[in-house]
Amino acid sequence: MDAVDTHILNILRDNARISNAELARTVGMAPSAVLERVRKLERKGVIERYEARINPKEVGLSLTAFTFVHVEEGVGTLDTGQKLAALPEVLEAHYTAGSASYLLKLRVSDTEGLAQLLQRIGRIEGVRDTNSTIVLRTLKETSAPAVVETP
Amino acid sequence: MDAVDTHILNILRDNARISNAELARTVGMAPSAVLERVRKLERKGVIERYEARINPKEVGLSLTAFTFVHVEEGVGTLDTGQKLAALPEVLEAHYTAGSASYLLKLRVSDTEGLAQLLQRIGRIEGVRDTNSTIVLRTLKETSAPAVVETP
DNA sequence: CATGAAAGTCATCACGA
DNA sequence: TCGTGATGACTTTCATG
Repeated sequence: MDAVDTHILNILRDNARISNAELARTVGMAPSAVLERVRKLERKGVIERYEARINPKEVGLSLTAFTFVHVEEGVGTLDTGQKLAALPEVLEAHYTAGSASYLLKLRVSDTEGLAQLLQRIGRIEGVRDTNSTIVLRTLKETSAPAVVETP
Repeated sequence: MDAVDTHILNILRDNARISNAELARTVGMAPSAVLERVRKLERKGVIERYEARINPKEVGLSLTAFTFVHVEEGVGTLDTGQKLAALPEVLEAHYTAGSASYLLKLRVSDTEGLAQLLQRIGRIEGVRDTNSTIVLRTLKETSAPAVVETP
């Protein structure tokens, strides 16, 4: 992980569909050398995947919410998390510190969709209660900050 | 937005670096036609951008936290949000319902990094207090669910 | 690790249906 | 909107510094 690698990461982070040739020109190296670095970053798991960001409103998902899910502590806690994560409306599922809880990021069509989803969540085994925060406006939404060299 | 468009979106959502030729083969159309559809989806803003997902731990960001920031209500509320969103450690900034607050998704190196960031946040004009939840384990982290046809 | 050459593949455009 | 065909650019591999 040298300066060239971080440069490559920062470019791909913002523009995953750039051609390898242009990427090479930008970092000032031969395309073959750059391709090898990218492959290595992929193999090492530094680059997890390439994804297109889709405007949620354009595909009928106008409502974003964050929901804390309080689960009964014990053996089944992780199972409950897996079931929560398996729901398509759940974009993110984090197991958090504090009283055995999950924090979910949800995307649904509207408040009616949220109500139905919360009902479904409430019926999952191990779920005690939920506490939702509705997003009124999103000011920033990225997946990673600029990469800095880490020796 | 027909079935072909949603098919294209679902493919690019999971693999933004697929070649247009292969994309065309997958959806069963000529490359030129598919390219035109993709360009149109980009122009309409349905596809916002293409990004590489970088493993945060591999670049020295091992700690994820969600932080509610309580701000003083009034004229400067939005300004405060902009300042919060401008911090590189802030991956997401959402203005939420409930007592004038922002919800931030943060990524830092460790608890020391979090402490320093919270101090910086606390000094931003208009910020009253913060309330953080630390992520112990992330079970799922995507940017969008499978796209379904929306007429 | 990087380069440069070579072969196959692809992006892109004009045109006709 | 779509498919075809042409062309220049690109990807990918490999032999070699």
